[in-house]
Amino acid sequence: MNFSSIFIDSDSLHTYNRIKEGLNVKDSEELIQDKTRQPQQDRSIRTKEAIVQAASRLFSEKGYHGTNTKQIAAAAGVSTGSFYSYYTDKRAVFMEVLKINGEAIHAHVDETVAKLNLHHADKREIISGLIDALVKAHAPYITFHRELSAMTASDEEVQEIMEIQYDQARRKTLEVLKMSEPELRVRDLEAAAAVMFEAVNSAVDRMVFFRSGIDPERIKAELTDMLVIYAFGE
Amino acid sequence: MNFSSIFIDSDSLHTYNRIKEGLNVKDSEELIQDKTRQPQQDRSIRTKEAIVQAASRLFSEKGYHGTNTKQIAAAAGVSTGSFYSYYTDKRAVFMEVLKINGEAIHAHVDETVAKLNLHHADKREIISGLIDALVKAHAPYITFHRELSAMTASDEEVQEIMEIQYDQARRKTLEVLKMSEPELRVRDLEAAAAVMFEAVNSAVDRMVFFRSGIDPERIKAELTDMLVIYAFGE
Amino acid sequence: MNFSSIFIDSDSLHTYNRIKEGLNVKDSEELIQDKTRQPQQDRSIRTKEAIVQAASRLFSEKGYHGTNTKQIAAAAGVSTGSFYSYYTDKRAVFMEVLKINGEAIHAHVDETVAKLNLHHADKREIISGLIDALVKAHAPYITFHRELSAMTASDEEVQEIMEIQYDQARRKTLEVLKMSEPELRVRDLEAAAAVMFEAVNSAVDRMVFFRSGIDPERIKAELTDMLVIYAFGE
Amino acid sequence: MNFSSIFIDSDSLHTYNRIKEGLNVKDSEELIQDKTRQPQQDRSIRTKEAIVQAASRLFSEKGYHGTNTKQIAAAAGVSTGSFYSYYTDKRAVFMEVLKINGEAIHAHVDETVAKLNLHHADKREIISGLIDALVKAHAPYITFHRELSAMTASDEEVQEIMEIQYDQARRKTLEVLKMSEPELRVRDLEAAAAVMFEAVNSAVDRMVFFRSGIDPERIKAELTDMLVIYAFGE
DNA sequence: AATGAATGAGAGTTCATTCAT
DNA sequence: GATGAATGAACTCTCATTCAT
Repeated sequence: MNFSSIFIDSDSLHTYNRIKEGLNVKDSEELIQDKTRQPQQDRSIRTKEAIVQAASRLFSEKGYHGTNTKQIAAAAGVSTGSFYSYYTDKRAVFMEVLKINGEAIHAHVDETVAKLNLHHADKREIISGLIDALVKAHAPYITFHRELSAMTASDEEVQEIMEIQYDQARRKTLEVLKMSEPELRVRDLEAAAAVMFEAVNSAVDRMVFFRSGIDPERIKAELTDMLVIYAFGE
Repeated sequence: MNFSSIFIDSDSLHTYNRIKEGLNVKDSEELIQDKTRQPQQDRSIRTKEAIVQAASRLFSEKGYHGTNTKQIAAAAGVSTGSFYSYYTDKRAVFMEVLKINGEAIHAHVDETVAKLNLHHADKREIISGLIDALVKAHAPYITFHRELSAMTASDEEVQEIMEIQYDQARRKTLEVLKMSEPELRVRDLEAAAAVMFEAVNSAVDRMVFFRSGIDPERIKAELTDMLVIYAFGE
Repeated sequence: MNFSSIFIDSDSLHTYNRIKEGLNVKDSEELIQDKTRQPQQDRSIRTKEAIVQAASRLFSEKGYHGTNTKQIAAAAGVSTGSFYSYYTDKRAVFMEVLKINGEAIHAHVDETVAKLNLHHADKREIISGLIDALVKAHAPYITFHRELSAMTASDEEVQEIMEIQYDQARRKTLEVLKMSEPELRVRDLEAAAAVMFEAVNSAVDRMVFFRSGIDPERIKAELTDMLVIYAFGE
Repeated sequence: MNFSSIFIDSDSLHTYNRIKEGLNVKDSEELIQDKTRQPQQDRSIRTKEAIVQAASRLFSEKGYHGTNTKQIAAAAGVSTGSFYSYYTDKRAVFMEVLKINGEAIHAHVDETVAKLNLHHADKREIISGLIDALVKAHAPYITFHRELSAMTASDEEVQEIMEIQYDQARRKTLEVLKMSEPELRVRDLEAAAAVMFEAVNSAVDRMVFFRSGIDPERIKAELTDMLVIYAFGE
């Protein structure tokens, strides 16, 4: 398990775009109005992708406030003008990156859950797998999370997106736990899922950034212990 | 246990100032370039306190980037010019607030630990007490944390302060755990302390902001369960 | 008499184009640098007309500065690129609209004058007819005039066009007045024509926009009175 | 009578400021909030005046859209930043200039009316005086009017200010006319005032800019004739 | 010929910081 | 020492115009 791929990879982006296409998500008003460009040509789509990727990377590296639109445009290899034909403003890309990261997380977790199901994994394996999935999934999200939480405080729409994504994550955790329900020892499953999710999430932050000064593997081992013992009484 | 007192209260401030005085902590660089005023008179000290308090409140409410120096000065009841005779720049107040918050946390935790020691508390009580102490201590810090983490990404000095404070917190947690060492069931005490600290910290965030949609008390109950079961095998 | 038809109607446009064709008015510079397309085919002509009409409407509605080329192109059903193969720039369409409006005015006034001549109208009828003609003619021009006058200040060529059109209008007024010359009581016919033209023009502005808060018909009645009494001594 | 002094002179400004002071017009919210600077020091007041004057001149010369904030600031001898501490935006100075011009007009007209009253002037003198007053008063307003009318179309608040000022002007005209009421020959006094006001206003425009190609004095003579004959039957 | 994506200069605006009074 | 006016670099965003396809 490596902690690389901090930001949006091309794969997740393409998936995301395919989904939008399929759903025909062309904000109806944009068809009439003079707002942001709705990519139709191939070139256009590639440009839009270049912008989100550049934005994602820069936001992760230097934070929302430390990044300006000129830099994003330059990093994407386009002009400022182009930036603004694809996104109404800086906040808009930020939110797009947010959403794409969210999608990526869910894809990763779902994948892991599916595999665990197939292999009739034992409890420790399940927890370990979940941690791995969250590590992998949340790596970008967490880096990003730094700015995110800052913005959550001030921006309502960002706050909303975050609530939704958090809820989904908690539900996913709950799902995984229920896979071995008969053996679960917790009293309040819902609260337990929340607590466990947070524990993993924050520990992962330490692991990814090697901030604690302690070897990530040691952290992971104790984290797994904690969750297994708690959830299944060993 | 209530989750009020989000920002620096006058008490912590006075303590902080007394400590600095005692230690003669005059930031070494200030000894050389006498740019910012070194408060000697009472009025001067009160002014400086007014500024940090105003800053602390505003940063918590609107974030670092959402607050400007004019607002801080106004909230503190001084002129912009005065602001700059007490602090070299905006970043400087931010860091002062940071440090004061840190001190406050340690004071709280130390107090709690002392009490627990005295009462020969049982394990569950110890954990519960620790959580309470951290909730109380971290409440302001966490609110603040939002902006903090954002800045941690870009500002090295901020990052350093945070590392130090995190380390202290982890050490304190370790200390508490060691109070009941013979009964501890964990394999890697250091890593365990880190994991537990993070678990509490992040769960507290949810409790304080009531973000999970779940009653804080339920969160706290499960969190306590998790830690007690993990640390002492029930 | 209604005050509708605020902008260029297809009729005036066709007339205008027929005139240009007949006179072989190919703006001399276009003969040298063949930048903008000289519409030869029917489709091309229709496209160009669509553009001026769209421009005329948008300029009237939102002003010159409030309208952008993308909007004009979209409203005309062409691409931005196409816009620029018909007009060198935004200013060029503006001036074309200006000229077309001018032509329309003259056509209207000429028509009225012709009718009056035929019917050997009495003085009051003449003045009243003139006002009607000017109302009808100037209605579109006046709306437009708002932006126009703004540009007159800064753009020399626009200023020139305006002078010319103003002169023509004054001459027309003079002509009408001379129809009943023997009975005219004014001392300085030229200056009188100018004053009367302005009086009508500005009153019409109030009438069309119902700005004075007074019923347009009352305005018109007094205006007619004023002019008749002045010109013919009752 | 000369047609100079196209824009705000220091006198009208000082008057305007004295009035505001007297009325204690300090938008209450600005006392609390962090909005535009409310000049307290002498220097501050002078700066604010410099800005309006510069703005007034530039708007007259190059129109609203042809003038940018940097130019205004430079012309006022201040930095862009200063501009924005006195006015929330470009539109705000525009509106202030508007209002100041309005005040100036009323002051001028009132003065003239007062004088006429005193001298028991004859009818022709009254009309002539009124024209002179309006010429003097409206000179700045009219120049300005070019941009104004353009903005009236799109900006509601500007429109409102204009309506009000127009109303006041019409009322003033009515007042003057009523000074010789017994001899007035018009049927609909209100409408007459409107028509006459417009006639003067627009003729003045021609005079000031010498646009008609006719000597201003000739225009004025005929205008006076027209109004006297109309209002008093000679 | 037509499209619409791309460009980039330039406009408006903010705010940390300095400085005259 | 204190005030608050002044500064100007930096930033976000717009739009007339060009150009690749």
